[in-house]
Amino acid sequence: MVATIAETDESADSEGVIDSHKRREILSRRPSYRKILNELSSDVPGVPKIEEEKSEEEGTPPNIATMAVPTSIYQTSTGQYIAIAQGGTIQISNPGSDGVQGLQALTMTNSGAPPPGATIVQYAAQSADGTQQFFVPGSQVVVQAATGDMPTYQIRAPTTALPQGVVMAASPGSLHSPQQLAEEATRKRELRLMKNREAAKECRRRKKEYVKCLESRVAVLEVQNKKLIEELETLKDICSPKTD
DNA sequence: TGTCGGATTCGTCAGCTTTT
DNA sequence: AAAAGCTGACGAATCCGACA
Repeated sequence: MVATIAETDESADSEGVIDSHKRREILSRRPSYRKILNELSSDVPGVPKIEEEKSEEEGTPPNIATMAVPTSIYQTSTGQYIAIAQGGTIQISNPGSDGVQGLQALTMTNSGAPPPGATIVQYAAQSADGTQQFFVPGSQVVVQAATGDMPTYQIRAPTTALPQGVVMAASPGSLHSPQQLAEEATRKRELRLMKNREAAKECRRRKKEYVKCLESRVAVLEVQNKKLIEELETLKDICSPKTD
């Protein structure tokens, strides 16, 4: 795969920037989902904490086909059961399904032994009609591709033979020419984008988990409310018996 | 079958928070 | 204080159901 990137994003049009600034000034920032959920969990037993990420799953090989043992089970307002298992697997089962039947597993894992400096993101969606997997290698190589008015860069697979004259990953201390500096800046940018990409995925996963926990809380509170109303009615009947 | 509109997903940017 | 991390917002791409 060869993708061409033109360096245009540094010169964002000022009008849009001003608009977004105004918009963001209005917005107030909220604490992270992890923080909110962990605060919730300290208040309410039964609300699981979002665990700190453990690096590389610590000895457990990623086994997508196996069923994770649920550590927390919730029922949503729509009647679905949600099980959050160790390792971050979220399992959703529909009512009426027994055990494994009707169970979906969503797993975000890191590979057990990635190559040095590379991150492998594995997304598996397991359902009745089979399993899909996407592997995203993070060790792509960005090289300066063409000369001209605007520098362009190519993203290449690591196995791709590099064009002549391309210098890979020079350490900052050994940079001399403007071209090397540009390559280093591009490399840093790609690294930053890659990290942010992964962070965004993780953030969205946490957000979904947070929403599910809120839904489960709603379900629990609805049941509690119903019971309290029934109890109140019972007490009313006891305290004021009908005089027929 | 084409298309329209709403929903969802993803990558990116920007700005804030947390960590070092 | 700087670096790293987190997350709301945005736009583009894609999916999917409804409709003519």
